Amino acid sequence: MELIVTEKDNAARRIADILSDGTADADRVNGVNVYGWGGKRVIGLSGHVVGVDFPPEYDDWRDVEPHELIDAPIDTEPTQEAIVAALRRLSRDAGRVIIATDYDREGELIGKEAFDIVREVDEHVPIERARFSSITEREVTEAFTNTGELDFDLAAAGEARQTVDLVWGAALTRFLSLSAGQLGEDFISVGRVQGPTLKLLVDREREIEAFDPDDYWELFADLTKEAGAGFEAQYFYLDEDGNEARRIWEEAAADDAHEALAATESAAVGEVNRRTRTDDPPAPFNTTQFIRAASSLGYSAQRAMSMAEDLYTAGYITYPRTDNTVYPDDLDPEELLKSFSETFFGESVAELLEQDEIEPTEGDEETTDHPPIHPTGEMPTDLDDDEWEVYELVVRRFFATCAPAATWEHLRVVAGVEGEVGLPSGGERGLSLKANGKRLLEEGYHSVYPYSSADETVVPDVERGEELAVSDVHLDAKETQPPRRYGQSRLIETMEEMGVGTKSTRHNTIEKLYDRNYVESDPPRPTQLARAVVEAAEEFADRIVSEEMTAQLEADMRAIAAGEKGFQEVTEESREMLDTVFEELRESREEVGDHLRTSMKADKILGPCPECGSDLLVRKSRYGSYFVGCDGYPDCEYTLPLPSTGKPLILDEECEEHGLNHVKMLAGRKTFVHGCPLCKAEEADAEADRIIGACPECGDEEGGELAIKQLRSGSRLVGCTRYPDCDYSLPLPRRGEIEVTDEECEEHGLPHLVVHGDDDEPWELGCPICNYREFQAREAGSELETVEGIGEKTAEKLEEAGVENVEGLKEADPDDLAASVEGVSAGSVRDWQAKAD
DNA sequence: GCAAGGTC
Repeated sequence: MELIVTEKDNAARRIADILSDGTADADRVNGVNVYGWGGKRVIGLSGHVVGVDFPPEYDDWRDVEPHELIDAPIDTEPTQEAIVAALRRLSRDAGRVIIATDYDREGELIGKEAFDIVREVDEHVPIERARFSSITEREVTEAFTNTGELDFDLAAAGEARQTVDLVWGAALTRFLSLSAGQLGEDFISVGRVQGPTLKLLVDREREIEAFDPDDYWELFADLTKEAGAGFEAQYFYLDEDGNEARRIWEEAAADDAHEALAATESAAVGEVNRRTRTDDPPAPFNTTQFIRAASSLGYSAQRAMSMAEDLYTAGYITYPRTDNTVYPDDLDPEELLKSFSETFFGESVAELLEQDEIEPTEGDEETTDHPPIHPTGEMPTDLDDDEWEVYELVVRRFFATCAPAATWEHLRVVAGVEGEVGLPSGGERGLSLKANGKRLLEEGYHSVYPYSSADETVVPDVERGEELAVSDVHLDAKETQPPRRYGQSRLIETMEEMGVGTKSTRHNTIEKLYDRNYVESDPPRPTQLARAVVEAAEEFADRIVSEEMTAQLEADMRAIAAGEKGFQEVTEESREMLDTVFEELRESREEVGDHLRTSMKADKILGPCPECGSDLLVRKSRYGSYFVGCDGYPDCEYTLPLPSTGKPLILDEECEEHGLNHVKMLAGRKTFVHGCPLCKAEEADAEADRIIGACPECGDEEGGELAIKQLRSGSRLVGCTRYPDCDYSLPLPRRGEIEVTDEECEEHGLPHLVVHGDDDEPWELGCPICNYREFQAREAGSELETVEGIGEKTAEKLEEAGVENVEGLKEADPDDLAASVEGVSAGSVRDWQAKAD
């Protein structure tokens, strides 16, 4: 038997399909898909099926000094047991094995992992390597008729990366976590990729904080032709270097220019400049550019990738993890375009096919593993709105790469005002105003790709010497802005530029920074903890937060792949370097730990405790819920409740009355601003214990009364004042203010309640007892409907016949029930009973 | 319970 091993199941299926001419059957070995036909079997791995780690005796963080990890042995163990077992079993019957993993470094390593597994089973079976850049008939057939050898040097380069990453990452992560006493799930991590990524964010935050804004002014006026067409123009001058400048840095100069312009009635056109510019269509999508485009539609990097993976698995788009921006030779763009002719995209396609020749754009990067992301031509039928939006983006991007360039006409108009005024540039005569317009001459790719801006700025045609009326002169006071925070997609682009992370991992790395409490909110903003980690690293282990480490590792890996260096040499050098790092680090353990701890606390501080003046902190209870507690605990037991939904985020905004920061509760779409927790608690107290009537349970004998109560957990209810002796209670909605009205329930004698939500219209809850009864009735009515085949009408009939719930249905005699309920047969009752189990 | 890299 001939065994083919691919990197993933999807590739296995497609390769089997091509090589067998569609005759391959799917089978399962040990729960893993295997495709077979005439003496051949294809199995897909799931990326790496083995992983590296330290032996179990190094598992306890407290028992092992972090630096001991530097020279600890490293084991390779299966991480995907089922797949490894299936591969072993298939290897026993294999007379020839072909490794057909992805054609890149990591693919070579994955292939080597499969090689080792096969070799354990059979020392002699020939193992070959097939290499192809895309899974198409031509490439795959060619690759399998001309197989080669596995490239062990290239695989060793990947192994070196694994070792270096594990040793540095694990040793330093353990050191930081131990120094700060963070051993639970809130450990403090660093690594070759997350380090520089975090530093990028921290550095930008430092710039923002250090930023000192400058005031400046900009001067505008409307210029109007005699015929009535007008446009806005801006004042400019020539600065010391002779460059055109629009910002005026001195107020006096700004006022002078403003006055002079305001006193003018007309300006003469001095210069009219027209230029035609071509605007080339974009390059094909790689992962990063796809994420960037999807993020402008409002999707996070993680969400965009997850949708792309679903579209890929469903067969609608090609593999979404790629650096490639050049379509492979065997992609026939015209053919692919035509496959959309009879679809929603028909009009766009017809337009594109009018071109004499279709020559797709190319990006700078050409790789051998996967093509750029493009639609497969298979039309989806089952997408939700978000998925469709992302799918359409991929389709239209492909269209855009096959579309002609757009052309713009740029128009520049300069108009002058005569006069003798003190000007910012120093006493020059006259004032100049300019306007830039642009007009789309040929729409080009914009007609099929609406995601890129094709906005025009209209400046009417004017001629040299023409007099224009000056009106609406206004001076805008502005100030220079600090640099902006990185958004997720910009961060991914920057990581790519630095060569940090890969197409498959960058978005996960960002997610990891959120998990580790290094960043909050979106765009990601670094916490104090993140700063402390970066500061500690900068002082003692600069490599781990510098892009240099990756650059060096890449160079070493290239050397290993080229046979110039060995795995041992590279990993030894790296271990020695880490050893030097630890020499200093070990002495500073306490100092580093203190700094980390203080910073972690700073991330949780809300403001002063009203009882003892220590810091109030956001804390997490043993049960996982959040609350506000005092740093002076156990001496001070002051606490405040927080809502039970979501994770608290401390905002910059501060409560004027209590000096506490406002809190926002992050809960996906249910995210809301809670505000000052002390104000909220006071409001709740004011609202609490509003007596609304006698307790129906104990009011007569014990005099218990019903009150609206606010619980510490944040929830509310109507409860008896004699609690816990009497635990009568009625539920209330979680959100909104509750108003007690004068209207009274005739049956229960309680006042009607009205709920005022944050943004919804107020709604009448009515008598809380009636409200709860209705709720119970609805719940009871719906239980029978949970059984497949029972609708609302049938449920009602069954209830009338005395079947109260599912339990009752199961106990009922089918024949009796059929006899007493019209339109119900004993057979269907038995069906329901079977389904109810 | 550490990293980063595959894949789901």
